[in-house]
Amino acid sequence: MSVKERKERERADRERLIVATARELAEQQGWDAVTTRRLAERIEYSQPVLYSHFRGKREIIGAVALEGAAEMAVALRAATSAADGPRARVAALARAYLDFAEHNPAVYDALFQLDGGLAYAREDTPEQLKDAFAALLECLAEVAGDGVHPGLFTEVFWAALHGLATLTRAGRLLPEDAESRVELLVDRLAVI
Amino acid sequence: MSVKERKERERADRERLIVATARELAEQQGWDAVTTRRLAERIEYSQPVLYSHFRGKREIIGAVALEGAAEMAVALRAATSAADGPRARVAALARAYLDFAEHNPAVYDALFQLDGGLAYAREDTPEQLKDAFAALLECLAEVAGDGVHPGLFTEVFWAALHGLATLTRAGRLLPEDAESRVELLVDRLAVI
DNA sequence: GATTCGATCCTAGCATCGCTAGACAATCGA
DNA sequence: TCGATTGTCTAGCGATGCTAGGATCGAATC
Repeated sequence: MSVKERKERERADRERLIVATARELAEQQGWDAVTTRRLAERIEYSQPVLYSHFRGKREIIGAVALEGAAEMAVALRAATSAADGPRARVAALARAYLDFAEHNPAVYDALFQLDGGLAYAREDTPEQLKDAFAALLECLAEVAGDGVHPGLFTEVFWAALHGLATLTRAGRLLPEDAESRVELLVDRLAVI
Repeated sequence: MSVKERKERERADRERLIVATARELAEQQGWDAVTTRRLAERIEYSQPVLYSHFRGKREIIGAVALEGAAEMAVALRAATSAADGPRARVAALARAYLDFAEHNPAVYDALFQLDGGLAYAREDTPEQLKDAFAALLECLAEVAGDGVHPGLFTEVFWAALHGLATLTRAGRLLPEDAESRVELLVDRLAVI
């Protein structure tokens, strides 16, 4: 039995290696550079091995997205728990979100820009994604304002952050005023 | 001389045909389906003809984006001019923006998601793009609030709309609550 | 210890992609 | 009428995601 277990363990290791390598390559040179050939070469296996773990490139992107969602949730909770008062918490949340997007562009793309074949806003949505949204919700619920559904408020706030993140990174917004935009957004949207 | 003029006219016609066909194909089957081969076949010319008009596929996307920006500006101004009062104008603007994104997804992608090789937020930004932003600015300046730079306010409002548009279309937000989100966004961000 | 057999992995290849070189034909000016 | 220029097409390059089929290796059996 232990032989089988060892093989399964090695297989799981290799799968983690694939995801980590794909992420690394994407962060270094962008997702366009993550080709199945290059990825296979980096993990020192042939191409078809990738397809014994994942259905295709899309599923690999999805795996990176799930990993990233878990990390984002951790980062958001760490930022909010370190701040005092609703206003400071929301501001910290917004900055943490935008920081994550800025410092992990490939992961952010896998999560929200590319097609990773994941289900969103549904019952069968992966736990990692639900939890990342929950991390936003926990903080934002207390500033949603009377009579406003916390989930709806979180969606709007999140959309605004997502817009800022993507437009900035795509060069549509200049990064200089990023902090001013966050201030304005928090001041207006959050009800203290 | 008239022969030369006729040829130039025909060439310009063909260029418009390329852009229109690319847009049509993208709206029908998505940008992935817009390959140089398929596009060439639809305009009934060979592939290399495309490259005598555009540097590559990227520039074709850019041309569709510029066309779309001009249309969006028209749509936004039409919506705002038909509304009475600041609150109604901003709400109409937001709805018009999201409607445009919903009904012209391929054009919206060309504008804000794909790489069309265009310069944004710079001096050499094409007029169409500047004008589309101006259409937003014209309406939003009157609700930016005291001491808030209208340009900055417009960027934040725009980012929120962009976030709603992309997240909804990518299935990250359910379309049912779209109207509620717009109401919330306008109520909070706009200072009446 | 030899042999069978199944799992595992790789070589080679398919269709398609964006893009381009070079051949060919049509048109123009002399 | 004849070279030159312009315009267009055929054919092909390197790269992509993905897969079929054969080779190889290790575990279990005799």
